[in-house]
Amino acid sequence: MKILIIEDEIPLANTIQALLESKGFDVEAVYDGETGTEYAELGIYDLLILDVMMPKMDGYQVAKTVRAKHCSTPILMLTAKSELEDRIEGLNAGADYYLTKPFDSRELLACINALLRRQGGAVDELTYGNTSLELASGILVCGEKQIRLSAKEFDVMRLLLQSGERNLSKETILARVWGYDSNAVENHVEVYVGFLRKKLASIGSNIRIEAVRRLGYHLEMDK
Amino acid sequence: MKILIIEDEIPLANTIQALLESKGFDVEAVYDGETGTEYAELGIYDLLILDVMMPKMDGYQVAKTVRAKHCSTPILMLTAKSELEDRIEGLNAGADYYLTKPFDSRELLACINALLRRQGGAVDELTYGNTSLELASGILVCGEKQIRLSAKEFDVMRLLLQSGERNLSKETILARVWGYDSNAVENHVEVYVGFLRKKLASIGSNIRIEAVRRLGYHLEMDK
DNA sequence: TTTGCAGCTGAAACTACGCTGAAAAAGCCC
DNA sequence: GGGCTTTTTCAGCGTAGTTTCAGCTGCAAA
Repeated sequence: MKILIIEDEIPLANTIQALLESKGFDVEAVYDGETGTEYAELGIYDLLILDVMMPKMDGYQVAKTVRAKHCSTPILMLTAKSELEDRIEGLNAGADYYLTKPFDSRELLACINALLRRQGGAVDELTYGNTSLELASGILVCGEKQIRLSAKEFDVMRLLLQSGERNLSKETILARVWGYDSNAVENHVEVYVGFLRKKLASIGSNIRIEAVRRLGYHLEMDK
Repeated sequence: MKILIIEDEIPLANTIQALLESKGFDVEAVYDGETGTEYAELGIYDLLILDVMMPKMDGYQVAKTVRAKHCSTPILMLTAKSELEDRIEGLNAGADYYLTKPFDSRELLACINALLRRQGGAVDELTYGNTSLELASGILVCGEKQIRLSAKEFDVMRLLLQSGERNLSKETILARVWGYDSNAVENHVEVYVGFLRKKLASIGSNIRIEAVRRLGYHLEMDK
């Protein structure tokens, strides 16, 4: 689970980063709105934590810009302003939750879990058709049969299960599994889709990974 | 958009119901947790608005029960309790947002929009007559029937839908689909219009692609 | 009625995308 | 290091998608 923190108060950013890393999240932090926007638009994060009060580009602008680019990563807004108008502005700008500083670390974690749960992040398995992926063990289960996935197979399968029938481009899969700066090529995705199809068939799953030319992959179930 | 309100204070429930109906939502209200659970488990709602303090079965229990049944409808929790511990308990029980009474109607609407935005999938599509083109998947839908378009078919169809009854010259279509400097010829457009007419007919669309001599193509609908 | 032109169509040729199997390279653990 | 799994690389195949083309249709002007 990759989380991006956009927060200009560096000590606070560090505290949050440490807290989340201790819970096993993969965290990056940037310290101004413009850099934050760039990073967020890569579309590789599962959650953005966004401060409202920042110099140059504030949190509302970041949220609006990111949403305007059709990036739907959940946004948790963080702020010292507790005024009603601010909360409304934040939510309308595209935030999914609004938390007022100072906040309790347990509340932050509860929010994050609530947001990630929607993404399929805080649950322990993802299910589609007659098949589930156990997130803790990386095992794919269909009825009595099960099979273990390798790390990359797991990442690709998780993305596909999270998107369901919505198309995922090879580019997106590459960015989120191999990293946007890796030198992996689209054939990697094809090869892994091949691996997954074999494993799905071997346990009798009714999940089909469908390719749509030029648009990428999505799931469908047989019958 | 169907919303279920579970709230034992009937006047408040009525107020919320009226507010949401005035915004065009389809709203039902029930007045205790048990009935609420039953209704919610039908899985037909796009959002639950859930009071915490209710006799017999409180909001936490409702949320937990509903989530235990693998029902993933977003839950907005509403309560007079503003204590930290309560917020955490609510989120951990499966709520997606926690709003403290008394709340402002604009804030309630902003929350609801934030929750539904995530849910909605915001399928953008172009529609004409009884037929829509889903832009994300490149699928042409008419009632129950649907058919996938290839990349070029999609580009041409999108242009036609955007122009509707206005004429599009073949040159314009060539320039916008094949590119200004490509060596494609007008027959390409004719061939693709042919493909599209076949596909439109195969799903029973009432869209006709009309040719106007020397002027190009536009859409009309049968009736 | 004829002629010419714009648009239509089916078939064939060509192209590129996605799929695959095999093998090399990189990790990993004993 | 040696034996295993995982990941990467690559060349070749099949097919959906695209282009080409020749011949057909039907309208409209002469």
